[in-house]
Amino acid sequence: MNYSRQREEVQEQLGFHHDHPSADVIYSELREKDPTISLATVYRNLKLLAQNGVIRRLTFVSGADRFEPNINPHYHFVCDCCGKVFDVPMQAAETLDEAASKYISGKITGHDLVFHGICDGCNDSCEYSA
Amino acid sequence: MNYSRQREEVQEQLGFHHDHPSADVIYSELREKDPTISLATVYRNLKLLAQNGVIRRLTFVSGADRFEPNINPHYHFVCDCCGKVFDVPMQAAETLDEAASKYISGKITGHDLVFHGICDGCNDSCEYSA
DNA sequence: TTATGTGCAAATCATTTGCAAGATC
DNA sequence: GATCTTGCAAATGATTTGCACATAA
Repeated sequence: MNYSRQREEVQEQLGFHHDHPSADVIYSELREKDPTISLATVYRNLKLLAQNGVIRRLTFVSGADRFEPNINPHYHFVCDCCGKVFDVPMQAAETLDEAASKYISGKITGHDLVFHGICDGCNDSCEYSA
Repeated sequence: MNYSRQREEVQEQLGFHHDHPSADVIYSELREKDPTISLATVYRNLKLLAQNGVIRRLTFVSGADRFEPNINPHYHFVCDCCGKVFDVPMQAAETLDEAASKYISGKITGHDLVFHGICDGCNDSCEYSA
């Protein structure tokens, strides 16, 4: 990863945020300082920075949204290699909501817990993906 | 919500799955049984069923992916009304990965924990959204 | 017979990619 | 100078919407 002014700007601009902005927000803000930066560059650099572990992309799985018929509260395991999603039939940790409520000034209605890792099918034959 | 054959088909088809399919997968499968069903109908019904709590849509927040500069493991609170994302500075529950490993035949590298609810800004003035 | 749902095509978002020109090493 | 990065525009992918017709209540 060579140096680039634009990449530095993207990283710096994201650093100003505590509110988890989208690529488009970063782009609009940067346009004011650097009127020639392009949206593609912002996307490219956010992706690159996330792949290098410098920033974090928040998403459930990449690509299309997934659906499930089971509406009972339960947890999930996502394979970071193939993207498969598995149910985790462990008992819900009821105490988590209460523990979190001390840090949140709002009403908590529940939580989602998603484990990440590499599934058996993918084994070790898998580089780290976004 | 009136009855519709297509909606019933969508719900039934999703019910066959244990693997959290995307809208497009459901559509392709249904096309074989019902060659005239449209993708828009599948999307409309998945959305409607999820809004009515009959099925579940798995997503972090709807719309564009979000990014954050803080790569230290930490949890999040998502307001289901306005979509805002807040950091939750509570201590990570290390024991969760171990507890989950009993149910997963794969390698767990970590987890994401996302609390849902209504933030102070939105208060109660907010209907349930997708 | 009114409200609701469907199929199709077009529209809208989110994100990526090809390519020629510019920056970095 | 070889390689990496950019900007632009076009391409792709995911999802929604307008509209005329069909179906349910």
